[in-house]
Amino acid sequence: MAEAAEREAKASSLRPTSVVDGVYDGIYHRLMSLDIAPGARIRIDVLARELGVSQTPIREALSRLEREGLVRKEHLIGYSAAPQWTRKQFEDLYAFRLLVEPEAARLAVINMTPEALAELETSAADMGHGDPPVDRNTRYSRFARADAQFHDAILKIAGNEIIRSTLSNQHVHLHIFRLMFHTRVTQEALEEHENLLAAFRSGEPQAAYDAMRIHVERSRDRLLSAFE
Amino acid sequence: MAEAAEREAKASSLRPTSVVDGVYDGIYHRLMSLDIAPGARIRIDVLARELGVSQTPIREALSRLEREGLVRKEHLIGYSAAPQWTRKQFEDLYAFRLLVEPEAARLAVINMTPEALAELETSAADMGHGDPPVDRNTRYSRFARADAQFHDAILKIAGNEIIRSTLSNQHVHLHIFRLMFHTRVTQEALEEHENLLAAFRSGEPQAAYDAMRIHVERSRDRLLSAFE
DNA sequence: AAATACAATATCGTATAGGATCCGATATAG
DNA sequence: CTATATCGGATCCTATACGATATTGTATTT
Repeated sequence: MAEAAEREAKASSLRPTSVVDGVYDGIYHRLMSLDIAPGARIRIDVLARELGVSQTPIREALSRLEREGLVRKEHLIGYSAAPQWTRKQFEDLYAFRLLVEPEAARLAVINMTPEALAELETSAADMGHGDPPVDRNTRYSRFARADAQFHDAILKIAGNEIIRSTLSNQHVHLHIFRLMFHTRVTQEALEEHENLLAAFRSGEPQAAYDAMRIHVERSRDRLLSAFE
Repeated sequence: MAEAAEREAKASSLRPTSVVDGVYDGIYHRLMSLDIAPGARIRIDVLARELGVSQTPIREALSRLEREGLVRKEHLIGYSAAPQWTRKQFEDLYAFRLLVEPEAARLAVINMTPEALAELETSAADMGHGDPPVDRNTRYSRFARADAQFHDAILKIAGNEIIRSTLSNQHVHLHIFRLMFHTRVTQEALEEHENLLAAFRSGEPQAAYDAMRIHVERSRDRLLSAFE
């Protein structure tokens, strides 16, 4: 039984990690992988049985996800996965990104250190390692995750934690992934990331600003086809 | 007493509002009014007794508040109110506001309608009605709430819901209120709001942009004294 | 006298049970 | 044949109980 194994692990390794975190990650992964489709209902007891835990941590994890906009809750009806992005939501988010991310890139150049640049290079390099023969789902998923990590690394260097957490809470990469799922993944982003890195190496704030603006704009235009 | 009225309403009108929402508002109000001081521990069972409900809704409300950054949670230790803003957090947030809010004001002018402008005028007028002889706490609280509503109205007109929810989640007015509590409240903001309205009436996007930039900058400079 | 070890208490985290509400199916009336 | 009302099942929401862990106070030892 799952509970036995769970209890066994907890007793042996005595790690102080909470069950809620694990549940959160599990649901997040199911949303990301479209195992839970956009708009689909999420039944608490079903999840509790499948994950082998009680309903309380499920409820708490869903509450966090609701606050992040990934699931919706209707009182006395239940939870459901957030619907697919509308075109307006998409455009609003990209307008927001264009407002914030180029400036963050500019700040990142100003605060750049050799170590930070090196870390950024490795982060970008991780996206190149395709490991192609995996299935399509995990391949896209890995791409989205690496892209998110790259952008987050830039924001971390920029130093403004408010901006960083704000963008992190938007879960851009998850929504993009849900849009991209039935489309073909493009490798153009890799090239644009390379342009970004070049700007960071040059140490010119305005160059980074422009490179990021172009990158976000092109990302927007690429994904816009999903709404036709 | 508020709790009695709460229970009365629940028993008589049997409205389908959830207990969690009421608990959330209650805790929020206690944080706002400094009844729960920054950094103070928040004991679940104490709250459950005081609010007359079980621990489960308390837990869920605290989970939402944690996601909004208003309370912190340490595993196997408990919840506590978020500490007072550090100077860095303050500066980061105002840098973010300066990045976003002037642009939002510009957008608001572009999308402005006569009805929206009228609504904005009344919202601004609400801040003038001092009703002075109330105690200091509720007076500041009302000021902060009206200010938040005014800014939110502008963002609503601007039309970008991502930006709106993002700023709303920062709970700027609550944190400002916690800073202002031991300071004197200034009426300069009213004058700046009037300048903003003038810009909105003029219909010139750039004027609104500049007015909002000046307003946010001055707000920052006024509050900066709290860190000395 | 100070520091460490141990024990007791308090609090958190999780699980389970019961009450209330909503959704869907069936039967009946028009 | 359609529409409405009623009944049953399922699900959510709340409450309570139990086990695990951290904190605190006391006693003992150096």
